[in-house]
Amino acid sequence: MIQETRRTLASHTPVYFAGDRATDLVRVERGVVMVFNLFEDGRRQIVDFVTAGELLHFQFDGELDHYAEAITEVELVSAPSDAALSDPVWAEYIFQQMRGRLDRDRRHVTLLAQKSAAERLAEFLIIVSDRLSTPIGDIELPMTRQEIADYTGLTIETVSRLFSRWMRERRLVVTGKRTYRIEGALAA
Amino acid sequence: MIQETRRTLASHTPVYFAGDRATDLVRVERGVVMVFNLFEDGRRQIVDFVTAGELLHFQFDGELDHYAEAITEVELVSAPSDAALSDPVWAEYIFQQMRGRLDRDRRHVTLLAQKSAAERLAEFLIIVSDRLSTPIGDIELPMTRQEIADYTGLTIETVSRLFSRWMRERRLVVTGKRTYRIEGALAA
DNA sequence: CGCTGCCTTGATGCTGATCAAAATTAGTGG
DNA sequence: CCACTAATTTTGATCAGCATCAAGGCAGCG
Repeated sequence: MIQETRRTLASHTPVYFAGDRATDLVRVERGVVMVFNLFEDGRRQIVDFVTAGELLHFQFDGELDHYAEAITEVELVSAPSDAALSDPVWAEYIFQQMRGRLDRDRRHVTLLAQKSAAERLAEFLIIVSDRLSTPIGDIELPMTRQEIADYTGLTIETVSRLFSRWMRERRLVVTGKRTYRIEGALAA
Repeated sequence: MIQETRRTLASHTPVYFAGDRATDLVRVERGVVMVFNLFEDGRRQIVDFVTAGELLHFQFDGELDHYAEAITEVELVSAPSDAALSDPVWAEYIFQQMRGRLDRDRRHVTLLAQKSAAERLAEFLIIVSDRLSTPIGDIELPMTRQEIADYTGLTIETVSRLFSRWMRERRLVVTGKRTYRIEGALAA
């Protein structure tokens, strides 16, 4: 039997830091956690937004090489890595989660390699729509403009300008506090 | 006992295509294979350069979603995925390989998010140096300028100009047919 | 020796970063 | 509920860096 511990964290609370010992695997039960790296020059690269049912990292021992921080209120479940690895159900789950992360990373690489800022941001919205949003078509954006910028490799000003333009052109419509809907083709 | 099949491919030969059925896992024994995606507009995004001891993909069933092509003469070993997955030694190896790919993808994301072309290309050379090169300090570049461009998200002209500049400034020195050595700081 | 593919170099223009400031939103306490 | 402050977002003006278009050079191979 795996000993799982559960905890709830408020929005914008660190989950762990780079350099922390990786003793436990962490699953997000509710909410969204961002995984990121920090650089000497102060830049922050957001690597992934992790949501319900997904594992935060795949470091089974040694030190963590990245940061994790809640961007909404989150509920987390931790389990000791060594125990999880030897449990067949957990092992299968870990396997599947690693494949999911590989797919998301590939998509992220593709996003970042896009030539224009509009293409990158459009792809970002599609990704978020696929992963974090309601099936009705609304896009939930729990993250700030700065966080979007740090994921897409753009500046906050460029992100803001594109949102403004798309909303002016009615390609993107506000449907709630943090929700939007795509009405037309964005990339243009 | 896992039934492994071995084959040798010439430089610039396709290993598999997107859409192919993923029945086998493929390990590179010798040489370098590039893994990439193609887009409607003709762009090619190179996702990884896979070298000796590494697995090409982690798709255990269904259709492959990317292409693989030898960029040097390569020796490959294939094994049926289902058999490999149930073999404990292979399972452990697959696990470790997935973690390696995750790390490389993260590094690739970091590279692509770099602001300047010089920073991207410098990071690329460091990565290649770490992964494909001799321990003496020489950097082996088995790939073409176009392939470097398609990995770093730059154009071939920009890549060429940076190489020229660095060589003019003696930061980078040619030590062989396809080998270079870094003499100073590149990023500048 | 000439052809083909790859690489280099040059000139120009556009896109998005940067700097700066205004506008809006969120947060706090009375 | 409102006033006040802080944080976030938006908008504007300017400019550098890289993509693009266009030639020319060079190596490999018949």
